[in-house]
Amino acid sequence: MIILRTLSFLTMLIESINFNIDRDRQVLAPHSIGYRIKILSQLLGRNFQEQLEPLGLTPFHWVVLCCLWSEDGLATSAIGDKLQQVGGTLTGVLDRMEKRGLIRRERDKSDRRKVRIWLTDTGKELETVLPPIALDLREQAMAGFDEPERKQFSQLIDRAISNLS
Amino acid sequence: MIILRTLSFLTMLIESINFNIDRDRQVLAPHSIGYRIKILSQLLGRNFQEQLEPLGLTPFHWVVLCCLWSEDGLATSAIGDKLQQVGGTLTGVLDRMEKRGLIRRERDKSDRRKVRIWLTDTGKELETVLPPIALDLREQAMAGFDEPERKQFSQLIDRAISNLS
DNA sequence: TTCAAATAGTACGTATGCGAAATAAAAGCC
DNA sequence: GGCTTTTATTTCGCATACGTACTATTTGAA
Repeated sequence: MIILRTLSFLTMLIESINFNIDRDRQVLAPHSIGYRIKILSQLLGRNFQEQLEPLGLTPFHWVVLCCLWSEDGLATSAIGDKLQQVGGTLTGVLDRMEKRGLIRRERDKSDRRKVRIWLTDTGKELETVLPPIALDLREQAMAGFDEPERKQFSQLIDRAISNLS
Repeated sequence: MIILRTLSFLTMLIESINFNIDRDRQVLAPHSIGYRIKILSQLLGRNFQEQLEPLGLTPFHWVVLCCLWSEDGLATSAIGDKLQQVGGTLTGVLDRMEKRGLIRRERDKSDRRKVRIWLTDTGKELETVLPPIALDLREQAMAGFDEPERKQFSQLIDRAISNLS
């Protein structure tokens, strides 16, 4: 009887240890889901940066250009809304994009608080160059994903974003 | 006959436009999968930062502490490997963690190139405080996800990471 | 109409993040 | 043993990212 009780106790102990190891792996970095999402985001960023560097561009330049290709002359705040980025971040990026000759700043005539951002010819021409690079990167990241998996991945990401917004 | 041909042409035109719109939404930020992953990562970071700020900590402090809780006295490079972060990034973080009194640096006796990182008592004590905060955040992000969805989300993230590593 | 509140943008300080160069120590090779 | 190569870490310059504070402008309410 004592032996049985000891065995039972040991079994419980081992189960408890395994349970804690599993729980820790799920919550604690670097195995937590949150940290792995961050790593995925970082890997995409590093890879994209590498491709854009020869062109003198950064991933942030790309996303601002995307906004302007779909609608030129957006205000700084409108770009911030689309990209879900705070204004302070954008100012520096727009500074560098202006210096790089991608965009042009212009005060709105009717509301002089606003600064409208316009593409230069250089900025417009990149629309034929950059999308294929982005497409390649997406294909690399999603290699081996079939269509239902891609759709589900996309939907799960959107649901998580929505949970946190 | 001419009318039929015209209708057919118009239908093709509309389909072609819709196709391009769909393709652009998939590739171009801010609707691209890559940018949405980045946004999810940023939202998690902002939210976590907000919770940690009253404690004088940052999300990066958290992930370094996680490594040290599971194995104290790791070398800087070992932490970098676990977290997939480059050395240059870690130096600054460890500087601030040392100043904050969370860790202690010590040259390895047998290999004086290595710097071993040891938890202080303050760093050890946080193991009872921080994991519940991280758990809450994960639950918030995955609210409404059933168990199969969580598992699939986790696996899809790992496959994408693996594709890019 | 005048002044308080709201809005748009910039400036600043701090904390990641990266790549490249510099430094120091250990390992390997002859 | 001396010399090159490799490894571990730091330093530096640049580019995000965030919150706060500040300026300029516009709107709205008394």
